[in-house]
Formats: sequence, C-alpha cells, structure tokens
Amino acid sequence: MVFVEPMRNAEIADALSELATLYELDGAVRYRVLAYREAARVIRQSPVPVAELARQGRVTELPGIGKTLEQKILALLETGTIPAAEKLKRKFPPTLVEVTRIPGLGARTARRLYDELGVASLEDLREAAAAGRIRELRGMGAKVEQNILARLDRLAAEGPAERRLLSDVLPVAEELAAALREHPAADAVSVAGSVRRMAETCKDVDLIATASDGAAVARALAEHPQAAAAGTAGPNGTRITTHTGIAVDLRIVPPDTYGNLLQHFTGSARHNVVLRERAVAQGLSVSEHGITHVESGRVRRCATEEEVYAELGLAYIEPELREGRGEIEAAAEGRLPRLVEAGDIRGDLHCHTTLSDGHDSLGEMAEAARARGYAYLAVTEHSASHGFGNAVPAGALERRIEEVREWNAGAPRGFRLLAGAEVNIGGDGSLDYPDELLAELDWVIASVHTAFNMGRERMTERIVAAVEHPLVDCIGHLTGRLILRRDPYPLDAERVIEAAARTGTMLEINGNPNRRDLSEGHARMAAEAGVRIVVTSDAHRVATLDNIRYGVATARRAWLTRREVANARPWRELARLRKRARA
DNA sequence: GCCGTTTTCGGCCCGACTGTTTTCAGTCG
Repeated sequence: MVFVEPMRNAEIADALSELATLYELDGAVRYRVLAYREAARVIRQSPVPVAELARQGRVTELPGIGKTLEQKILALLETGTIPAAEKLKRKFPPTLVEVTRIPGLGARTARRLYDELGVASLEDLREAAAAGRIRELRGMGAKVEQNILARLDRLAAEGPAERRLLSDVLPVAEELAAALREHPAADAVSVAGSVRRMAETCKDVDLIATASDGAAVARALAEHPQAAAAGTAGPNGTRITTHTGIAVDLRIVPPDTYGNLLQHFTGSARHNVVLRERAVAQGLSVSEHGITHVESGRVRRCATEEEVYAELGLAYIEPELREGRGEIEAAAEGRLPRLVEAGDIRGDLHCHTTLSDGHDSLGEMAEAARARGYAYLAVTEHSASHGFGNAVPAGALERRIEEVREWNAGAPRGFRLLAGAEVNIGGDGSLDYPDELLAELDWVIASVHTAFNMGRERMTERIVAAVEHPLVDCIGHLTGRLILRRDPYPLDAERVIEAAARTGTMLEINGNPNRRDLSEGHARMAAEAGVRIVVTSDAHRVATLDNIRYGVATARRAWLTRREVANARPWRELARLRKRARA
C-alpha cells in the first residue's frame, strides 16, 4: 500500500531556499532574496506542518510569509514545482545553484563566472580555475583560483560541512573552556554560539575570553592536546580544529566589552537581527563593540550581558530563548517565563536496566539516581514486543515489581524506586501487557518502536488510542525522530496534543541527545495546550542519566517553567496528576 | 517580498575579513 504524504516542511523550505538563490542569480533586489531565505527558515523550524496550514489558507499567519509567498507555496503543494523557479531554471543551468554553495562564492560571483566564462557547474568551475581563466576577470586574481580549487578539493574529500549533535560538541567545548580558565593569563572564559544556546545541532564552537595576556591564552588553545591544527595565535584569539574535526573559534576582548561580545557571539543570528532592529527604532546601534547612541555618538560598553539587555530596556534573556521566537518582545513587556532548571528535576521517569536493553543493574541505577539527589527513579523496561533487547514478558515484569518493592523496603529515606514500564504501542494502538498488570505499576510510558511506515492518519489514530488508554500515564518520544539520522514518522502532533490535554495524559521530552523528542516546538505547543510535560533521560546505563541535561535544555528552549514540568514535583504530587489518580 | 510605538510606502542589523583595489564589493557569521 502506498501512502501519499503531504510535503514536509524541510522540502518546502528547500524549494524556497533554491528559489532565493535563483532570484539572486537573476539579480533580484537583495531584500527579496532575504525574504525568501527568511521564509524558508521560518518554515523549516515550524512545529506544525506548513502544507496543512497552507491548505487551510492560514500560512500567512507565519511571520515573514505574505500573499506572494503563499501563492508560491500553494503552487508547490499542488504541482510539485513553483512556476517562477521553473522559469529561472530555463534561464540558468540548474547546476549553477551548486556553484553558489562553494564557501566564498556567492550568487553574484557565480553569475559573473557564468556570463563571462560559461561556468555552469562545479566541473566547469574546477576547469576554469585550473586553467587560470578566472584571474582574467576584473577584480579576480590567482589567489581566488587557489581558494576555489582548495575548497573544491575539500568538498570532494569531506562532503558539505555537516552539523553535529550537541552531545558530540558540548563536552569538547566545556573541556576547552575549562582548560583556558585554568590559564594564569585568562580572566573570564565563556562558551558562546549554538552550544551555549543548547541547540540540537552545532556547526562549530565559539569561545569568548578576556585575558591579561591574550596571545598566551590563544597559544594555550593552539597547544591543547585536543587541537589537531591551529591557525596563528594572536592577542585577539585563534582558531583550531580538534582531532574529531570540530572547528573552535576563540575571541579575546578587553573586559569592558566582554558582555557585548558574548551577547553578539551567542546569537542566534535571528535574535541579533530582531534585537538590533528594535534598537534602531530607539536611536541605538548595537554591535559586538558596544551600544552606540546614534545622535550623540556616545558608546556604552558592557562588561556583562545583563548590562547589554538592560541598556536596551530589556529583561535578561536566557541563551536558550535567543532564537527570535518572540523573546525580545516578551523581555520588553516583562513577560519572559522563569525557565525550569536542572536543579528543579526531582526524579527521572524513564530508564532501562539489564532486564531489557540497559547495561547496569536495578541496584546500580537506583544508587546512581539517589547519588544525583533525586527523590525517585522510575525503572521502565521495554515490554514484550518492541523487537530488540531482551523481551520482558508479563511474568518477568511481575517479578520486577516485587524486586522494586523489596529494594524500597531497605531503601534510604528520601528516595524510592518506582515500578514502571515502557510499553510498546502496537500497530493498532493496543498495548502488550494486560490492564491488570499495568494497574500494578506506578508509572506507564507508552511508545512507538515498530511499524513506522503506516501513514499519517493511521499513525495518529494509533497514538491517540494509546493516549486514551486509562492506564497510560505518558507518551514516550512522540515522533520517533533521530536528529540528523531519521525523520519523524508522519504524524498529526496537534491532534495527539489535543487528545493528551483532553485526557490528562503527559508527554515526555526524551533527553537522549539523538532524540530530544518532544522537540522544542512540540513541547511549547503541548505546554500551551495545558499538557503536563515530563523530562527524562531514557538512560540505558548509569552514565546516561546525565542525558537529563539535554531534556532540560529542550524544555528551556520550549519556554517551559517549573510548573509545567511534572517531574519538577515530589512523587506524591506527581502521582496525583496521573489521569488514573484523577479518574 | 514583508511589514507597521516614524503604518500602506519606504524602509529593511552590523562589522570583519578577503582579495583586490587605491576606495570597495562580495561574502560570512
């Protein structure tokens, strides 16, 4: 059976992004090109299917999308192409778009190379550079040719610059920042950029520092054991590449502009654009060097970020919120949420032991959770039919419940284990334990682990059926996505969220850094709909209990407060929030 | 092409870097 799925946000965004480049090649005014790029960005990060919005005539509700873009999107959804793009593709060879993706080459240069040298593809580009024909053009020299060849070689060897999972980058960033802080000449050192914002993926690491001897600190980074290659280390910083291929930029500034630089390099780009546009309206100009009062020319330098935001009439904005999603308006109006913090989490509600597919025993996981300062830990093995690890048939789960009771009998005060399960949701929405057994458990998560390719409508009905089951307390990793590896399965998340709100079923933010599912967009939608959120580690060993930090990061990026996170409460309170306790 | 505490037209963030050029355009973050 073939399911025709509506076009995904990423596909719509790709089409608009390509059209932006085509317009740019065609010499369109800059702001039209920017409008298409911005629309592509907004669509790519939208938590709801934009195809659906467009069909309902609501796509212009998205910021940056007006009548013209609406028409283009509708044409794309109906015919699979955008007429304007087709027309431009008849004017330029489609491979010319690839030429603009070479770092350092933009659309204007690509257009000139096409017009003046007939370069229409990456192969043409290499030939022209190798033959020394590019230096014949006005404003181009031999250096340009060398750079083009080097970048073509790197593209061939490494492929396009890829983004990495936060969990691959964050430990490196923290280790390097800690090492620099140890240096006697270093004053303050901060991680900035997407790592500081705890984004799902990162391209590189930005470090910001002040120092009594900048060159010495830069040299310390260049000579760090993690550095495989380093640029020249000067008083203003340096750039290295780690052995794992991560690019790290260190920038060193005087203490009096440390806040300006940290704010600038924490971003996001969109946050800074909105911030600066607002500042312009107030007669101010914001840059990494300070805030200039345009009329008087007076420059205010800020040692801290708090001063930067205060100078602009804004409350301090947490890095996780700086994505240009309304945080600046909220900061101006004093209605920023007080974000949930790692220390608010009272217990973890999703983990595995050797009984299913974990690596550590029940006792080891319990001790580790207690040592973290948790008051409770729900042990939630996979059920019988998930298709990997050890199956846990009903009898084994009953023995596990006994084991948990016995452990609790000898447990130290202030900590308890909860008997739970991560029950597989069958293709028809059924669960693979009998209700009598589920009723004996303290905590039941239901998750999809099998049959991902069933179509949006059936998948939605399947999960809504689990949501409506009276003994399901929580739905695990709602969309099944694996960041950078596997798309979410087609699903009407809004309908599931509506059902969860209606039934009092909680939704999990799974802190496994590959998942972070709910995504921040879905988590924000769910919380706004009144759904209780649970932040978990989905730990499969003692060490990965630490993954809770990625779950908390997603919760913070979703604007969640402590009140909206159910496991920021003691178990007694949380237990009463379960729908089974309220029935 | 979008959008409105300077509203339906005229604006649209800011600076560094690069390579080329005697003052700047293009690109990037």
